[in-house]
Amino acid sequence: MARWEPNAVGRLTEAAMALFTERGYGETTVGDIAARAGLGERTFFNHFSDKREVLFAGSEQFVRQIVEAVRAAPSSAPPLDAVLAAYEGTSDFFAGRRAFARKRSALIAAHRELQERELIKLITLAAGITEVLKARGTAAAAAGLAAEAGLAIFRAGFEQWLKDRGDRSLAVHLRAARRQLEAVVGGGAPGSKRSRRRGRAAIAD
Amino acid sequence: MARWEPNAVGRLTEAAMALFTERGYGETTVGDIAARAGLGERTFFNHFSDKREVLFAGSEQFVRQIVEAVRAAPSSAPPLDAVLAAYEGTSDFFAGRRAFARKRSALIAAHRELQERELIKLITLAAGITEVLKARGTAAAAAGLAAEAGLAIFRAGFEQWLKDRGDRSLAVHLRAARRQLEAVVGGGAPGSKRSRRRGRAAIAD
DNA sequence: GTCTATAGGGCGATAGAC
DNA sequence: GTCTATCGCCCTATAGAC
Repeated sequence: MARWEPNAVGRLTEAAMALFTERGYGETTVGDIAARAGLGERTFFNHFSDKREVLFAGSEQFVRQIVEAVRAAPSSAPPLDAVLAAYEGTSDFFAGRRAFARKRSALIAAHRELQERELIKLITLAAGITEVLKARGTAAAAAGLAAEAGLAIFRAGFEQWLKDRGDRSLAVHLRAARRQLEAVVGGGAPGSKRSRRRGRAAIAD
Repeated sequence: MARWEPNAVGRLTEAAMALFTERGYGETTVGDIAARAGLGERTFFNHFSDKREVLFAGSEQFVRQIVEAVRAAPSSAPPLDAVLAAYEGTSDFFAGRRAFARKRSALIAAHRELQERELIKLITLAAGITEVLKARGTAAAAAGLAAEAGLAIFRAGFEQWLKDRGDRSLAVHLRAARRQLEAVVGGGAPGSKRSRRRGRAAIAD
């Protein structure tokens, strides 16, 4: 029998998800999490900078993947296309994880502290994307807006993907969300007659 | 001399801003803030649910104002127009507070914990706007995207307004940001030739 | 790993305002 | 008297320092 069971981070993460689900975030102490993972409280803080981070450490890989994908996009692609292609590239990754993603999202949605952490992770991602877009030659303001528009599309598309009772991919929902954003942003052009609904933007629920 | 000096909340807020600026957020304890305001530490928590909230409690009024303005918008207005008109309605309010807004923004930008709180306030605002838009008859997905697009525009426009060395109003910067978002979102339409830059979207720095 | 300061909640006492 | 702001002392958990 090994002195240390392997995969401390994984065990801590699993323990945290289970406990947060069972009794709630505020009712779970770091000590509880560590104990269920068979570790000491102090060890928890060796792996995670704070209690919230146990649910978000894994997302750093996601962030890197997205940023690199944007950097790798052909320089001819308009900024928003580059961003959305990067998000669509995660579709396969998420395909087999819908149940897990649902659980995690529900957990985050239920706890304000966790929402705060999620939001700052997403904004940090957007900031990273903005930098890459600027490096590709996009003007600063446009880069920032493309990154935030992409984020809005990702959030909307991801949410729809979570809700989807069928098995349409994340990519499909992202494209639908993009069309909806185009309709919303383009719909109120200067002096327009307000195109009520141009084409089928939505996927039926 | 009165037993209680008036305006405890105002004094606590002022003390907190001063101390956060002088020594930083992490180096300031709640006790420090309370002491500078001439109050006990426990009293601080009677007024603010946590340490961060001292910088954000005032923004609740802002949120209400925006949400009500969206609700009051003519039902004929497209959702994004309704949202942006609401934001533009705060232009006068901010006009005389640019110096304060700069200080506060710098403080928030410098401290991750404060950014987290700001982001969740903004997302809560977006959620409120989404609800009002839905009540006005906008489809759920479109309402959410209009609220988030509006938020992206507000963030970009507000940032430009802060940076502006002249005295152009927030409303002007919001309109510019909207044009930039239109260019970014509309620019990559299905099979388009990618209109590089249609018209003057940006304000010169 | 141990030790400690701070966040932040609960409760009750007090001292004003009315 | 009531109502409410303030404060004191209890506590635990977080998170950083050593």
